[in-house]
Amino acid sequence: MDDIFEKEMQKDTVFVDRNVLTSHYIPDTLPHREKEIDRVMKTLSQILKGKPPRNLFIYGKTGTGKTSTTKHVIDKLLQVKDKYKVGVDSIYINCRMLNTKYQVLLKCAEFCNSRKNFIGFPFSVLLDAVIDYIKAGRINFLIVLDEIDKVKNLDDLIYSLVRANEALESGHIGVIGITNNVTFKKELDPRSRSTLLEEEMVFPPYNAEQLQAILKQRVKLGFKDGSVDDSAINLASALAAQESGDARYALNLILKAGELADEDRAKKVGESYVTKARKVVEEEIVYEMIINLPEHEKIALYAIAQLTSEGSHYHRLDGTADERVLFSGEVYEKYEAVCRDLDKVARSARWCREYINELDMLGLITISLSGKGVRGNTTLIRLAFPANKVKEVIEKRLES
DNA sequence: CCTCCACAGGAAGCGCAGGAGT
DNA sequence: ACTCCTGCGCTTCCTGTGGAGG
Repeated sequence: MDDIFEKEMQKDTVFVDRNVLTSHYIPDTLPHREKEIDRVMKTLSQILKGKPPRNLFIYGKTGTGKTSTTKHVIDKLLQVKDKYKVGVDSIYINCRMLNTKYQVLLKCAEFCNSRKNFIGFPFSVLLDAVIDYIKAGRINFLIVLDEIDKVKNLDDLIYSLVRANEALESGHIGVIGITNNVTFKKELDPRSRSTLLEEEMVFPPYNAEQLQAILKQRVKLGFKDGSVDDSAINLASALAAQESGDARYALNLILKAGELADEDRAKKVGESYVTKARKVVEEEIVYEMIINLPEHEKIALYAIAQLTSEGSHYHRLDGTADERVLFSGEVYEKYEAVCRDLDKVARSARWCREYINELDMLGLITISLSGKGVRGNTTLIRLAFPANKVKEVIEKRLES
């Protein structure tokens, strides 16, 4: 039944399984992470020898394989645990979503006691639930905390887990912390630092050749045979290598390139699609950024876009270019007007200036001080992206 | 030269939500 | 579960800067 649809869908696509190209997918082998896998493996294999797991802290930029490597090794560990007759359980928590000690422990407690709903229970009850579970099964419980720097009162959480560990006669808790935040270590309490950083690893960024290997592997799995040119892979790797060696970015490029090729009903993904994909990906990042802007910054940006696209009264700087440069005064007037239209109370002019600075920091506009020439002392404001597109993106979000 | 305008950006203070302390 | 405290977003006020115009 599905089959005919399946066939139809397969006709006009270069993909076999686009899922392979997303960051959720973890391949059987991770190219160029052999050393890292080895070290994580060594650390965790203590468990198989009947020793308590050492806590592990992993640092590395985005897209350097921290999460994949960790998950990969833990999968392998879970596969062999029965052979060695040891109890191992593991829970993966992304702390961007669950960013308090309570939420983290709640997740652990629910994992340990799958049918019970612990919401609303005091912290200590959750801790006991986890401890009981570990005790009963003599389990080595590995807690993977991804983006661990996002947890609000992490010191408390670590402290509680240490105490729990001490209270256990059988079984242990091991924490694997993952982050891409360099400064994070310094913010930790010295005690929890020495606990968490028992074992420390840094994942280096991938270089262009390594990215090529990664892409080749995934392309083989995710695309139809021969539908992706080597030159496309090379370009995507090179671009991602420039972009701080981010494998996720490289995969995203090749995925988008494939989608663009599908749109054209092209049979082959060549370099040109990667170039286009790069544009699309960059734009998406920008529009994502705009969507996530605080409301009044969005309104300010909208006002700027509006003024820019009106273009009726723009200012020529030294008569050369006809770039539309705005003064902060008129931006504030427009901002107030937009606020009125939306039935919102406008913030003060002082704060609007802060917004404008913020938008500049984000690269959505460029500002420069007039210095001498134009009016006394003012900020000259220029939109960094096409006004119509910016307006369109904000309009979609603002009305709702 | 002096004053006014248009604005930049620092300082102080205010109300509020949410975390800490008990 | 209670208050207490603190940080944050914001306003208000203020001082400083440089061109325009009398």
